[in-house]
Amino acid sequence: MPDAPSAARYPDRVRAHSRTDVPGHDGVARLRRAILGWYSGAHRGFPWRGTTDPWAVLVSEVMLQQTQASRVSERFPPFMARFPTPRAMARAADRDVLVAWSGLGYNRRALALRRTALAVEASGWPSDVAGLERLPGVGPYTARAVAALAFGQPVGAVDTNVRRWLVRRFGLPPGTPPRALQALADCLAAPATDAAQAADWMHASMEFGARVCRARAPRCGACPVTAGCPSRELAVHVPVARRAPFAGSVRATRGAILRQLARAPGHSLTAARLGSLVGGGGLERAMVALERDGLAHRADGVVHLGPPGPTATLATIGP
DNA sequence: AATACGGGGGA
DNA sequence: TCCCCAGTATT
Repeated sequence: MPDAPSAARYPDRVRAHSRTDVPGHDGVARLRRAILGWYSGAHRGFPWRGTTDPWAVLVSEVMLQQTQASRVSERFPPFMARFPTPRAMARAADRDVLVAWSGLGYNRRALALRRTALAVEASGWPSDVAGLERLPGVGPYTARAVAALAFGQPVGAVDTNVRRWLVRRFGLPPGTPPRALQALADCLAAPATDAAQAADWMHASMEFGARVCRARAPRCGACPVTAGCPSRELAVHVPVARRAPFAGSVRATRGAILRQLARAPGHSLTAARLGSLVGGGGLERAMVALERDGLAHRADGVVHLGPPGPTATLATIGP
């Protein structure tokens, strides 16, 4: 059974965790107006803004997973030119997608994106959050981003920016469960009057966290909702997940291998050549991991980008 | 609940 | 150096 609209669950769920009053109907309306007003005059222009094409929205959101918007803005347009539709990507090979993705990091995202392209070609777009979340590489955040930005549904998406400003503005403790944050975000999104405003609010909500309620030095002086904020001028720290050191890691070696393969003629290199280009230890371990993920494979002493054999195509995925 | 998964930007 | 970044899948 799909989730019921969570606005009804919002007050109790959030109030149970909040040090301050959670807004009622009027408070929500004021907050929305203030942030939407700020956004209309202050937002950055990104190449994925203003489209309601679900494919373009999905590609941008997958690229934006754990990747700064400023970086994605350079890579999104050429990538969309290369794969303008789910069909274009479905007809391509995994290897081609990996080449176009090279340098963006988290390369498994590229393979998941192509699997989603195949699913959409075969069955069309899911119409709701639950269906979107079943697509490969689409989790709670991305499903709601597509639902709001492409389909105009008034749902909230809790990314790192939104999470930070919700925690600060409502004085929530660090242990606030994701369910409560989602309920709060949905409540704030719910009053949208039309599809365009649902999309606007999602962009505004994230942009506000990224530009005003920033992680390091929040700009409380420029904040449109500073009145009543329990975190005003406190630069409340909202921790993000810790990550292992990157230098010298298997991840670093994996990345170096894929970068070399993407750049190489024919997107393949002899194992010996690859060893000299990448160097360092842990190459075998990284290769095993890459093969497991279908990001590279070996045959007759040659390393190739992408999975072995004929990859799934439109023709092989069945009726 | 912990890990694995890239790579770059900014202080 | 350290922290952060429009998260997701797997164990």
